[in-house]
Amino acid sequence: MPNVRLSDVAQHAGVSTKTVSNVVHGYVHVRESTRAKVQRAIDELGYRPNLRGRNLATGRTGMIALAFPDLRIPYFAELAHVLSRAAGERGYRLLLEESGDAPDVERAMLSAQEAGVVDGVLLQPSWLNSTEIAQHRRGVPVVLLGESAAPLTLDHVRIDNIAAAAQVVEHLAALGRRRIAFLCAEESAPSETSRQRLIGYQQGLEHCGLPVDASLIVTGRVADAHSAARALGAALDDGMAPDAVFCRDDLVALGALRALGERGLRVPEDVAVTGWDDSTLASAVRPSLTCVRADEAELARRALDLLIERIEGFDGLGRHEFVAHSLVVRESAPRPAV
Amino acid sequence: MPNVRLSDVAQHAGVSTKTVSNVVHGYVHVRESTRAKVQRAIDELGYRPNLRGRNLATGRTGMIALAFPDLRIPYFAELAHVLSRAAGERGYRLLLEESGDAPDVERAMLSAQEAGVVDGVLLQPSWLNSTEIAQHRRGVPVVLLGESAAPLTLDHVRIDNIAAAAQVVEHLAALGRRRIAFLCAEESAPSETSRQRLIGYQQGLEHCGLPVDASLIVTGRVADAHSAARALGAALDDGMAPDAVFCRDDLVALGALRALGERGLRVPEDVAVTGWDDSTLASAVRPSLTCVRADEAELARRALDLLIERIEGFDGLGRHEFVAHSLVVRESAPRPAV
DNA sequence: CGGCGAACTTACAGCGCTGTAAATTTGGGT
DNA sequence: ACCCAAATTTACAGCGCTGTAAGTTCGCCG
Repeated sequence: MPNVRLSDVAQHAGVSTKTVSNVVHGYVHVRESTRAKVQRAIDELGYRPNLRGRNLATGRTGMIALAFPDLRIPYFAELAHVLSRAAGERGYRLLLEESGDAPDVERAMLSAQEAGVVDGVLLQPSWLNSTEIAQHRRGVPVVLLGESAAPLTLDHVRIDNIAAAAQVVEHLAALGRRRIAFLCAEESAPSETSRQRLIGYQQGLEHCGLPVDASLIVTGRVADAHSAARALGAALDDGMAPDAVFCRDDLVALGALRALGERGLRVPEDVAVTGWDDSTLASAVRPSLTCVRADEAELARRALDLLIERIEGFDGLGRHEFVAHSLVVRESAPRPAV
Repeated sequence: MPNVRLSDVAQHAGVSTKTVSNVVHGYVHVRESTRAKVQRAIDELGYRPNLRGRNLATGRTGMIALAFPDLRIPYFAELAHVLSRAAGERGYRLLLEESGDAPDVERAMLSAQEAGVVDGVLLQPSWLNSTEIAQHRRGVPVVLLGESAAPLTLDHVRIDNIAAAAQVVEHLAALGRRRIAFLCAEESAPSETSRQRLIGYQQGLEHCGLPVDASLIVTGRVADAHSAARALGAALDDGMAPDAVFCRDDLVALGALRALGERGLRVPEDVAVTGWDDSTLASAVRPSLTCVRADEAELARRALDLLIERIEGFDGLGRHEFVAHSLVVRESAPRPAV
């Protein structure tokens, strides 16, 4: 069945294609009788607008790309979920793009590559640094997410990692913990995420009058429970004796639980543990994880609003916004007894 | 920077637009000198093909939609990840669509709605039944994934749930377990997934000569660790005393671990537990989960191959394929001592 | 040296829709 | 009846690219 086109409807209804287009779009200046006639033709023929044609004519696709490291990391899956819904409410669809192990993907998102496919890009950079991002500027509208330092020229939405990390440390200190380990900082070239959480970690310690002890910083690969477990395990076997472990994210915290459990250390009695992200597993594992939670709904809202403003022509300097976060207290680092 | 068009390149190089198009596509019959000349023009002008135009002209978008229930369920995130890579290798991009709580999304995917946006649809139905799916047939090319019974007319790729479930039971029986509980079957209108795993569960029991005891079937909401924990907890408190729990998926298994742990039951000493999907958490959690693992890479490969054949014109009856699966043995239900 | 098929190139007509600007109709006055 | 602005409707020119069919050019045989 040859697809029904606008012109078919026009012919069937005895009007011009433009009038049909006007009806489809609910344009005001169409006589009621005409509208009805056209509508009937549309229904009879089962017409559906072809988005490709529309896109070509308008220069818009109604799609927004979301580029992030890896769908398999629970936080990103949840972020994608929330953004996808929010985008839908605004009449856009989300095209997911995993940058995975290739910086090229991020570069491609920023270049004009994507022009013609998406109207804008939400980018959570994991490879590119601020300078590189700033340079690739001449492409589609972009809003940055996450912790990496953003160039002044681009919009950026994130939570205050430093404050949140400090808050975590203060919570642990309030529990009476004095030897708070940090798991894991990348060995070399720590990501901006780790860097900021480390800064907050240190601020928190100082604020609570606790000593900053470099031997409590465990290095290792990130976002992988197994390597985190190995890293912490090695440190423990090496004699490190923390009474709390600040984990850079939930997956790492999962690894920490394992490493601690295997050595007979109880959580939270012997060692408190905190995660970060509040992914599904944070509340499901045992003990459930105390962790930092970003207000993802608001993050999605702000990021999309900024991006859509750009898509619609705004061309000012970058806006840099913080979004609320909270500390979700659970079993792995409970509320201090009063 | 007014976007560079094919015609600009053509003019710059002093050839026709079609020749430029031919060069871009690596068409064979282009003289080497011409090709070089055009290539130089492309580079100098920084030309990038506009996909919209191309799509309109060819009637292809190079996009495939993947519709599934929820990105936040680890299995689907991983499936999306694998399919996304596989699609990329075949020159397609994946557009994710969560059907979430609305059957309408699934219906929309099958209708012509999507025509013009994607070339084909991979659908993991969770709401529509076979009949309904069969009726909506006249849309984009479709390949079905997952357990729901598929109409004869559509392609379908899945693992053999019944065999896999039986295998799980046999493994548990080999461990000497005799009272194997099933967690969770939906209260009313069990999903096809639960139904098949239940059938396999029963087959496995019968095959091992174990009695089928309906009181060992725990009902509850699915794919949610908390409700699974509650459901199993209630059953345990009610006097059910299983020595193994067959969980319909990893998240449910996580809930089972919690419910058992809270009641002082050790896994696997007192009660063995199995999951299903082998999501990241299966190996990260403690004890790590023995579970069924689909060969996702092959699943992705087959599903895409079938879909692309359809996109390229194949119009035969539905092909129904099984993909390999395996039992990953871990701590929660270890290999039997020999 | 004419003739020929193969190797290259190109003109042109859309793909399906929308923006612009111009044409037509309508509804009130006068 | 006649004129004018407002309300409707339409013709037309693309958006950027590709398929088709129709040239051109080239190398080589007889």
